[in-house]
Amino acid sequence: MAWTNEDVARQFAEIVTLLKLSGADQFRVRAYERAAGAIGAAPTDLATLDEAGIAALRGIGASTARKVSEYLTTGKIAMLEDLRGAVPAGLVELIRVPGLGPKTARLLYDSLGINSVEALREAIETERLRGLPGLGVKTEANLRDAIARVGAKDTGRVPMADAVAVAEELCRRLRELPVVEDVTYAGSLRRMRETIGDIDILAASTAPAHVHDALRSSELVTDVLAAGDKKTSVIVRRGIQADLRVVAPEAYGAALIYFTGSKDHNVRIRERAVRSGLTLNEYGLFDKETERRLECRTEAEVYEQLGLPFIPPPMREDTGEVQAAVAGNLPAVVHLEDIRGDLHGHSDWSGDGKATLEEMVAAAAGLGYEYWAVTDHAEGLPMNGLSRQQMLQRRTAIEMLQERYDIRILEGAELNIGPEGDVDYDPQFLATLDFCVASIHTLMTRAGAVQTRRIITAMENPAVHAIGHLTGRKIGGRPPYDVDLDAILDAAKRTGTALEVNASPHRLDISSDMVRRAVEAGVTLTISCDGHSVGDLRSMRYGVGTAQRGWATSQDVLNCRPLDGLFDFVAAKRT
DNA sequence: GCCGTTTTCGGCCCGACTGTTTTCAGTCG
Repeated sequence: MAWTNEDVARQFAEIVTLLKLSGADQFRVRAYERAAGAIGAAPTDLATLDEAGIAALRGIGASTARKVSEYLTTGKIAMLEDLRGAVPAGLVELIRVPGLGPKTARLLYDSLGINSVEALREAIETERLRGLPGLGVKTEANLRDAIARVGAKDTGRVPMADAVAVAEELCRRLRELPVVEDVTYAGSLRRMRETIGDIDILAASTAPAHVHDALRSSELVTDVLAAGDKKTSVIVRRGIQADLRVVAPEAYGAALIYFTGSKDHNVRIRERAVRSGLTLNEYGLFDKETERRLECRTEAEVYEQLGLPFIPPPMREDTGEVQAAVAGNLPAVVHLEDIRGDLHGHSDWSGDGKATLEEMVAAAAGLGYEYWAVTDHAEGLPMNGLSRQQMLQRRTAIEMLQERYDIRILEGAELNIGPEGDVDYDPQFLATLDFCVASIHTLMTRAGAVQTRRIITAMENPAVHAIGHLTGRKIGGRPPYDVDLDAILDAAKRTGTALEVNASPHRLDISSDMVRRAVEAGVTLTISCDGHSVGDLRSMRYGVGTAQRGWATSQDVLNCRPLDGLFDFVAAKRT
């Protein structure tokens, strides 16, 4: 299970923290940092590899492989145990304070014995920090504020869904400035990570001071953290941090790459630039010898100068995309334009739908889709579900609507996966439906093994074409059930059942990591909005982004196929 | 500690901002 890799990665992340606090060589720290990242992103369970296999992973050498092996066999890493003994425990807590790094933490501990945030607060109150080298009145005040922010618990990551609205509002306001030629959000939001640490906004302008002023004086801003000529950092509503960079229009492409990240992806392509005698920064691509700027105004042109194809932002995580691009193997991932329909949506026929069937159909048609499946809740769901009788009434409604719309309305249902993996209605009635999603809506706290068994049983039902929101998670809310993904993927393949990538930004279920494993296993995916309102249908881009992060191509996605291809898939399931 | 179509040793991405400093260290992304 990937759980192994996450567990091992956590051990190495702790080594990184403790090494920093020990004042270790920065390149050695960086090597461990990379190793931790490589372990976390490894596509195969480390427990199934031998030491040589582990060392073959990029960023992991003999020394790290030995430690991984040591951990997997003994449950401990001697080096980590030694580090824990050597580094005072409180220092780890101290460097969680923003602006307080390992050097300062060490200084505080060595000179004043400060070993916790509480001890630091006391030292500030009693003015004991004064007189320490490099720590003045301002630092003292900044630390006091930073501690208050840690206490306010606003330092965590926020769900993408919450950040997008704020980011779009900030962009909209900046776009209104006449001096702004271009503006967009970048960072992890553009890469469509499921949670966001801060909002990064990039603007192109020949009058940067004006743009920075506009942000700093916006009424959305509650606090200004940094105010320079080139960069502004502020706190906006909900305690989210936003960073603004303003560059000249001709630097926009290079700056967009820089500001989109990820950091590791940037390091990777900058290394590649260096090897070609170039240097890449946020102002452009330069010849190292002549310091001449190469002409490239767009991201694609920068990649081209580096001998690489354009790499879609969601793929930029340094999980092998640069190597694949170099080798010419970068998968042509699915794009929003490839989506021909949506296979999971609700109308007000089921209790929780917020729009009429016609409103939903009209909206789907407006998006240019060839088909849209109305998958209202089935009878087993108390309050919301449709009885068989209501389903028949809805069938008549669909037939009448179909006469007035070109988009093909697929008659479907979101079936409930029962305690034993059973689903609603009877087989004869189910056989009359075009497309069915099956999902867990009850008994959500059952153990992973139970959920896995329920889901696999549901997959074996010929009427079930896709499994909806597989792990039941709500980002920032409900945790996922701990399903056995390998067993699920095997069953999906065996039974010809698709796995849904639920595009709701609150769900993104399955996750991009799971998408990547599903793609490697050759399992068919759907990307669906699970829309309960007209507005929900615009969430498709988040599902596509998640699929891109998992390297899925349009070949992997059922709703990229034309209608007859979709019916072929359904027919194959019935036999 | 990792890695190599210039290297198996000697490098390792690049820059902004802040605060405490007469030229830079620490932190962050």
